[in-house]
Amino acid sequence: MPPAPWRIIRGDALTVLPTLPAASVDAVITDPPYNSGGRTSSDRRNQSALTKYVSPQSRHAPDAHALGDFAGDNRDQRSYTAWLSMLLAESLRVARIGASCLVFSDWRQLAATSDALQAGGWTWRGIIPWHKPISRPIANGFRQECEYVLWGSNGDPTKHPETIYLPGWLEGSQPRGKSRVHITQKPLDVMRALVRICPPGGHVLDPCAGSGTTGVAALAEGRTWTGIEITEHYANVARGRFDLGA
Amino acid sequence: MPPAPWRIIRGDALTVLPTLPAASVDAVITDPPYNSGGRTSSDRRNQSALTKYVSPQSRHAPDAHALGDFAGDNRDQRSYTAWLSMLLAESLRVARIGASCLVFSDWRQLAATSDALQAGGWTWRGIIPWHKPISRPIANGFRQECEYVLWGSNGDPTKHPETIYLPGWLEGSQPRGKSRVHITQKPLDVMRALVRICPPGGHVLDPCAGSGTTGVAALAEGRTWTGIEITEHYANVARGRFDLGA
DNA sequence: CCTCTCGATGAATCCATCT
DNA sequence: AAGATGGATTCATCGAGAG
Repeated sequence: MPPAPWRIIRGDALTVLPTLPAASVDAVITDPPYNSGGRTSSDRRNQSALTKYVSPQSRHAPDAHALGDFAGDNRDQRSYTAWLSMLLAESLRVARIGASCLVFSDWRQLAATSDALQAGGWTWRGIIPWHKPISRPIANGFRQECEYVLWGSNGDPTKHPETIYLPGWLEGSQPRGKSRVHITQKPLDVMRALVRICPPGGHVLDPCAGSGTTGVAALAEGRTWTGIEITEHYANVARGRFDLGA
Repeated sequence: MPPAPWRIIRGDALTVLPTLPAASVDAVITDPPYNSGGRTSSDRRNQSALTKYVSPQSRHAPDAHALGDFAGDNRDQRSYTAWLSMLLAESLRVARIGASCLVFSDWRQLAATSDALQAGGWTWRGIIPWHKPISRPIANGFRQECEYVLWGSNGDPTKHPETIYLPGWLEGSQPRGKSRVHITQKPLDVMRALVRICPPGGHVLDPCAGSGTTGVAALAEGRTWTGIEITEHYANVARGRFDLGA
């Protein structure tokens, strides 16, 4: 029997990563909690992600969606850089030479995330903006309608058996309705474009798996996947998405 | 006779800015030399901007455009941060309370530019990606097809008399053919969207004016403009664009 | 089946009020 | 007085339901 194409490990990434074998994955693709949002530094540290990122009318609506909260979104910026640097350094150990690393960030944490990527030992190779057409306007200012994917590599990136050319920007709206299972869920099309940086048949690691969209995308594109997720709730949600698909 | 709606001062920004009166402009919008490009730090420091940013076939074509070189593109990253911090700090002095500052950057210098913006005393407010549809694909990787505009403000941004809502994502190709007068010239539509952050009738300052597209956009949108340009060549090019329009 | 209208929403930000 | 809190604001997009 071949090894399962996907696997979810429930636990803290900084604890689980050291247990994985060195040089065993072909790409690291993850969406860490941004530790941003909120109005004051106190909000960022003390409020839950649900309160920070979901609008009051959604939370209080009669048919409010029952989305779980997520963990690890209460660090100040210095701790965020330190935590993410450690996570990415551990991920580098697990990555093969030539592997790519993709990390999501919002505009506030972009500089800190690029510091962490390089502090973790990855070579910085670029930024892929993700444009979200649904976003609030800002009075007398520029709408904040993008998030950013930072691209790094472990040495020179691996050449694919058949050369591919990937887009330099992505567009997509967050899933709505019953397909929405996470507060900050990424669109499947966006993740499918990103996992293609991993050579076909390769193995993708996501240390902050959430509801597992990276894994769904990886399998859809013919890659295999390991996810690490800290909350029991989302680890179960992710398992459910694969079991349904299988 | 009313004061001229535009003015170009030939000189080094760090020398000229201290001669301008404090709190006299409503927006600072500029595209500094990125000091980026090239694969090695040696390439970045020793090649000319023309060699780094214009492809060999364009430079050597029979009808090669007679683009001037530009100055100040040979700093290493640490010096770039220091230089830009000083330039932006001097610009802050010249800016009124509530003024906005917009600075172009490529992906390599984005973190350094956000550091310089904040070191210069501006409050960081966001990033507006500019998508350039014409760009080179990358084998086995993500195309780099965006540049970035960093947005800062001097305290809380001024409220416009009539509230405006500006886009968080810009699209436009660099001018080609005879309308192209500068190596890194920005599209007029992109600059017109950006100058609207300055309240109508207000005054825009560009300390690295180049061929003066910011000024052309400012006048088109009903703002006035002061540009500072270090090279005699581009100061003259810019003057020519206004004289033609007048 | 396709088009149209209606309504809900967003990793947000602003502002007056309160502690 | 600085920091925390609750409620209001905005529009492009998209899903649902009607015609």
